[in-house]
Amino acid sequence: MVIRIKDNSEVPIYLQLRNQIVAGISDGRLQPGEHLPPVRALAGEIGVNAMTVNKTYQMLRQEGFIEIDRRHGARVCDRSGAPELSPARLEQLEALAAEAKARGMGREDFLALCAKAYGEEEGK
Amino acid sequence: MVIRIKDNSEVPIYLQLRNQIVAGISDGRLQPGEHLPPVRALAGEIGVNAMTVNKTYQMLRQEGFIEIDRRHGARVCDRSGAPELSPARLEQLEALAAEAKARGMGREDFLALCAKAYGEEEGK
DNA sequence: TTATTTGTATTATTATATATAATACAAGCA
DNA sequence: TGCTTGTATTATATATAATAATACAAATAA
Repeated sequence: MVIRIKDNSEVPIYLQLRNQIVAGISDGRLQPGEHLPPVRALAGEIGVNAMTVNKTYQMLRQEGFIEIDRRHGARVCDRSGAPELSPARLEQLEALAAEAKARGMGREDFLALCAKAYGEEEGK
Repeated sequence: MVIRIKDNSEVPIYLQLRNQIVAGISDGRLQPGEHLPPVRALAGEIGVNAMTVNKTYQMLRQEGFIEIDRRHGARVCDRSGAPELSPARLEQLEALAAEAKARGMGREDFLALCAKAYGEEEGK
């Protein structure tokens, strides 16, 4: 999977990396059970420190996206339980909606943006 | 307008404050032309440093939500131009949608969350 | 005119977050 | 036995976040 890090972004590297891996899971480029590259390999590939990649993996693990152990490395989890967003993510979504509304954007236009962001529903 | 700052939040104070003011504009508690409190007054009210509030005001000004000058203080702008979200916000929305999708959430469920976050369409 | 209020600039200090670097180690595997 | 795995450690550098104490220019109110 191709990773691209913006060096001048306000988003920290470990978060950019996390977001792109989540995006990979969302669109099927990363399948449940599939292995992520070793921290050193991925760090070398994208030109960052290994501990930065490790931080990303720890975050993904804590969020339930991947499992990690020393034998197999890191691999994408099977989805379990009802799909839901964390309270922090919902708060983020509410802040986004409020901003759209504050800028005068109507409900339909906002939902159109959300639908576009979600993209096509491949798979299930 | 009532402001409430979470002292233990991961979201910086100046951002919490910014988000709540944007929320106030979005739901009509803050009307175009209305004045925000002076930085010192608001800082005292919520128990933070005046420069922190100033940072919030600067951010809101740069985002086009308020106007500031030394005579009148800070006041909410009239909306001008077509409503739209910045590229950074759209990127944030895409990351949120990707996360929902990665967790197995279907398009309709995600859009239902977005609709709920937007809330009722009072006013226009 | 004088005093006050406005946002803002300055300087200093503290704490935390981010990122890199160089190692080192335990555990599992070839 | 080596190699690879994630991880822990220590150090350093930079940036961000927040507070504190002043100070100043400009405009308003007394």
